[in-house]
Amino acid sequence: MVDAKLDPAPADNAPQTTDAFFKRLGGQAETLPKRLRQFAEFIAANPDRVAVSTVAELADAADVQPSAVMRFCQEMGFSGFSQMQKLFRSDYSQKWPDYATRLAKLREHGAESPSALLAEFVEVGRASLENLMTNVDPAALQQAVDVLSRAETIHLVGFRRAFPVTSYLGYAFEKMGVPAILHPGIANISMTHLIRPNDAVIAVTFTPYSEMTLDIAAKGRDIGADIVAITDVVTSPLARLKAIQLLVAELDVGDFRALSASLSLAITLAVSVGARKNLI
Amino acid sequence: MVDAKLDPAPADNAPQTTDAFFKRLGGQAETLPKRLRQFAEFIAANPDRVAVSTVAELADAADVQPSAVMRFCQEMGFSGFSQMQKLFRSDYSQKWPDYATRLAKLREHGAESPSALLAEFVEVGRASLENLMTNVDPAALQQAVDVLSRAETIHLVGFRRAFPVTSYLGYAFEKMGVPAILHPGIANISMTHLIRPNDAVIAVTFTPYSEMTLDIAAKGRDIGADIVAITDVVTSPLARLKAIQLLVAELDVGDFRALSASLSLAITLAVSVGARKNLI
DNA sequence: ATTAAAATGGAATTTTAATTCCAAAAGTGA
DNA sequence: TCACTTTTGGAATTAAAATTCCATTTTAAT
Repeated sequence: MVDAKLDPAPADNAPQTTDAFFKRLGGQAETLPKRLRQFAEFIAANPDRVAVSTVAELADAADVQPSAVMRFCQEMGFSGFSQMQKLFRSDYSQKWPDYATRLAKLREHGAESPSALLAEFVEVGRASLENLMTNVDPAALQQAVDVLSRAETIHLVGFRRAFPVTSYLGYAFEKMGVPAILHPGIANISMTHLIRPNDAVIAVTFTPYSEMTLDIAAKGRDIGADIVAITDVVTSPLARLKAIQLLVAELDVGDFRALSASLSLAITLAVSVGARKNLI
Repeated sequence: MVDAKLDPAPADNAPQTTDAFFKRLGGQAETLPKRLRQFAEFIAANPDRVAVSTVAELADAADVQPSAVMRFCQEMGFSGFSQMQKLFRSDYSQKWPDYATRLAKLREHGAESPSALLAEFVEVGRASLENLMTNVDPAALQQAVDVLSRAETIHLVGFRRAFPVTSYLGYAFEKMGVPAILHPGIANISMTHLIRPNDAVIAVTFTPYSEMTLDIAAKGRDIGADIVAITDVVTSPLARLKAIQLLVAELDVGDFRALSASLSLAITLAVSVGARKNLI
């Protein structure tokens, strides 16, 4: 016996991408019997349901028997529904590919050209921006702008990888004449004594969270200042502070991230505050 | 006693929306035991996976036991994983509208709202990144990496709106152990005397060009150091210095620009240099 | 109208996944 | 250090879903 494959579908003529699937569906739909055609039309109209439904649910929604769904899947070249669903599920997660491992692999395979790396970073940046749009809560953003507009002075806190964000905020506020202090965080001196009750603090930190940022934010909260947090996940320690949270899911490349989304969010905040104060 | 219910929580206090779920998660994450916290962080970072994965898959991905996943779900108020997944699946279909639709939705929150502005910056950022990909000269990029890899010390020069770029480069180089000096540009003190013939200078400036950046770059050239320029157009004064030019056409929103492209280019440079020196 | 082939619905079976349970390990406070 | 509680990992159990099977109906051809 040359080939001792057991289960996993030997001569597989199943579509490998959803694109291929729909192409095949288009060509074959005409020739399918009634119920199968009926289900095909349902799938064409509701492709998003396949990944998150059971056979029974789909059958029900398309007003067809579960066995018809089975036959349909086989007709399309799959071993069964499970295999087809796997395709739709993987296609979904491909929306945000695993860049971390992809880049790790890239690195292993030796010196890739800088242009290739640039392409990766550009792609990551675009994905981050797209993600930002879907995930930012407009209400929280509005609230953040309200709070910052009311503040006497805005304190900008964020170090290391977050420092580009705070320094850009510092530049923007200074340019518009909004009173703001960029906490430098050098020599481990935290200038918390400058924070007053009517001030606001913009704290920016990502995993691994900077102790000093958390510390200054906490002190600010104690003093009575409002806290606006730009961070990565809800489990961030900043959540404790009853801060207004603006979440940015940005991808890491090793220890580096394309800050595109964070900076876009930050500059939006700054310009909105400036506009509110009629400074621009 | 009217109701002697023990554990299995029929009076359902499960979150009804993913928003509520994440809010609860944020509040509760602190108090969870280790493994449950570990899984909480995984979920916070990969919320999209819940809808399309099995308990075993998630457990595996989060490096946790399936039973821990179960306990987590119950801790969050669900009867079990299935109930929690149902919530995520109902959210799933709403994520499908495409980019254009979401952009429109973000905008319709009112022309002057922060969300609308964010939509602008996101779009501008994406356009800038696209532009970057097509306009960067791969040869120049390669040459820049060569030069920087050979340099004894890399000087980072860029102020005001360019400072986020140089400060991020400073962070990245420091992290990788590449000798680099971030010129602070405060109090108009330029530290040109630190530049030595075998060094390289990364000069970042956009219109209107910063005098100090041009000045330091020129001095560096006189001393004999290599100059890598990140700037916006070929007519930039940095061209005179026979610098290796990396052009970034970044778009503005009002007086501010989404630095997405510049930062992506910068981090690419940094990582490429690190890789060349086998530091990552 | 008759018969063979194709298609269908629904129940029976198999497979896979969710959930519970419990013994072992890790903490905690006296 | 020792009893006591909490947490953990993994096997055992239960529930649910996928898949197959087959009797019945429909369709098409003569």
